[in-house]
Amino acid sequence: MTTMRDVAKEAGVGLGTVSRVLNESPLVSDVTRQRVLRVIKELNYVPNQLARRLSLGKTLTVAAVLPFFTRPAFSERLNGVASALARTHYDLLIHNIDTPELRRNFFENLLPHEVADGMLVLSLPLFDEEAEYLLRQVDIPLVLIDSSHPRMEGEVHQLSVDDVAGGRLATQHLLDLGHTRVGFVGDLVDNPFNFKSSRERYQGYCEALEAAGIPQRAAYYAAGQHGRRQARTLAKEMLAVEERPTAIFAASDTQAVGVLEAARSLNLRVPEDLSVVGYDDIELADIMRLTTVRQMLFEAGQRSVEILLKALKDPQMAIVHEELSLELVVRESTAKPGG
Amino acid sequence: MTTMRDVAKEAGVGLGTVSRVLNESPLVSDVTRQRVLRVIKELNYVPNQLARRLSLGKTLTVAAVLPFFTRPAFSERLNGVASALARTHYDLLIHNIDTPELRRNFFENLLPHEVADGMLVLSLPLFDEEAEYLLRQVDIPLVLIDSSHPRMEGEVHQLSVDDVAGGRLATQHLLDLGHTRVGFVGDLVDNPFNFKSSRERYQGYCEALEAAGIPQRAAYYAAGQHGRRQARTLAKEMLAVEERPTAIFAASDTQAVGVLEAARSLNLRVPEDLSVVGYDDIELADIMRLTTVRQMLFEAGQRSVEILLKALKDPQMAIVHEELSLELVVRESTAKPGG
DNA sequence: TAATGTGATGGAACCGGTTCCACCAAGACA
DNA sequence: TGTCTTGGTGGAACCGGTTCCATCACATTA
Repeated sequence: MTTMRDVAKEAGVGLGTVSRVLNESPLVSDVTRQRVLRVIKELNYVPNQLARRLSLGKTLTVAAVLPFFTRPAFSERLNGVASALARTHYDLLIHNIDTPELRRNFFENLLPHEVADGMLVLSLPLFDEEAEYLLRQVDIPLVLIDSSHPRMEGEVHQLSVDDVAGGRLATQHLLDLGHTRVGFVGDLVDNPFNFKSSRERYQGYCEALEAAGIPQRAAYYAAGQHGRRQARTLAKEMLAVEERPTAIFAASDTQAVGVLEAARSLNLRVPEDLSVVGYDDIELADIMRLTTVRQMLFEAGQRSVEILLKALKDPQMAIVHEELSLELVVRESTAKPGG
Repeated sequence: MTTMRDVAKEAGVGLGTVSRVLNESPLVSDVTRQRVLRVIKELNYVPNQLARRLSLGKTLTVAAVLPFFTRPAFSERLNGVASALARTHYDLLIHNIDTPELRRNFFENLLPHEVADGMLVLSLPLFDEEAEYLLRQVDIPLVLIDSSHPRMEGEVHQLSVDDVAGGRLATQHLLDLGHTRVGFVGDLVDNPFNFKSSRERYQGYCEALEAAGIPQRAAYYAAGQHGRRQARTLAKEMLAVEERPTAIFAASDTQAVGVLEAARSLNLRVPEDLSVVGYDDIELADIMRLTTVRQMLFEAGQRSVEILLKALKDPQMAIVHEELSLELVVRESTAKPGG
């Protein structure tokens, strides 16, 4: 492997001069520059990135931390990130967190500045210690996407989602159609990943019911591990009660599909016998003709990179906190009670 | 930032000793080790990865190159890769290639050894120049997954898929059920990404028909850009012909779902009026109760990492070439003609 | 007692870039 | 002619680890 010193010797110049040529410094005479460039070509010299990084103290890499990156809602955000980054000279390093151990390990052992110049935290609602860790230990620009925590308010860049509003939006749609017996299927409130979007969407659901003067019923609430099958089981039970709900709001499209399957297995027609609303608007929602709440997943990923790049250029940059927009997408899984 | 030298000074030992403690060399007395460890904790010292990498001449990173990593079939493989890698101390660097420009750029400008210790190429059938490039320029261990090329035979590690056999498997299933009018919906033969799985699955389809003595019909073949909507359009046309097929084999589950949608829009019942077979067995296939050919996507990702890690440990290792297994999964989208 | 072996240790040299300071020659100016 | 600039240049020092060799204390063996 040829190094800068080889080039310097061969060209009969000093180390600094070669470096200056490579970094396009104006402080090199044209003759010298040409000679150095010729030798570089002759020797097939390519600078060693590792050394460059050590010396500069930069990694030229952006790290993305996120759980379960194969879940469509998460991977779509990641896709936006990758797409925006592809246009730059930054590499993308991925930390997929899908067990509590990996998560702990990540927050205890990683010193991000050695591995990345900037970091994106996606869909990972933070525990208190994690928020503290990020604030205290992480000295590189940071953007949180859908991973808020009270402590981070005004401290780091954020793109946040108002899940309460989303829950209200979905539920209100069902109420507007005339439903009064509305069920909810979501994630466990206590889960090892601290996911709270389901909880907040549920809160929006409660607020909408309350505003409409409709009392909640315990039998209309079901929570389990995230997943289609689990949602199907829960929905089956819920639809077996005496006075079954005529509509169900599921905390994600994946779970909504579970609800659709439950309905099918009970010979309930959708939307005539049961209306179903999901959340996220992943491709599956379109396939299943599911009414849902659309999040701008891909765009959020892109936007987060924009912010990060700006922060990398200008470390003094003012903290950005943007709210991502939501939109109700009405398809064929919802209708008036009875069709 | 505290460095190794700080630790050495504070603990009253030499540089080498600190390094030995960190690397768990047995050549340190217990007393010294304890003292060094205590100082490390006191000073909150964490080794600088960049320096470590430069000094070792390693990047401690594995690069994965793949197209469209949000497509379920691709992301599931990637998931296997990430999961296997999470148990090691290697980082995962992702190069998502979703335009021909990015692809060209990748193969022209990247010098992999500076950015990764090993490289995985997933689902990226190589062009001739690319194969040459990989052979000539890439000096780190390499594993190709579903990305074969004649030139690479016996030269680099490979996990390959026999798409011809898969196509035969799917088609034979339909023939066994008694279908004689079997259509095919797949990708364009000429596509900028050189994807050829669709082409090969089609070849398997042809072979199965031929073996059964059934002539092919031009009206039963349709190809378009990959995607659900495109497949739906193609299938609608195919199902509108005089003597429409009673079964369709689609080159992927995504396309098969497009076929299902086409059937629905034409009021054809599945499987009574039309049998449909997909390919890949992504989650969607289960949701849609689709008969399909299962590839071990996640396992392939994991396996490729295993091979790569072994190759990293032992550069002399013999070239591995494994064939991934296939399996027909029969669900509810196929039946005898007429049900 | 002397020779030999062994485990533990310190630290210089190295990885391959960047940065910064010292220096020089040549032109400007008094 | 002497002094001051200044563009161009060389190379030491540095980034923070790892590696390897020299050294030393102490135990073992002849």
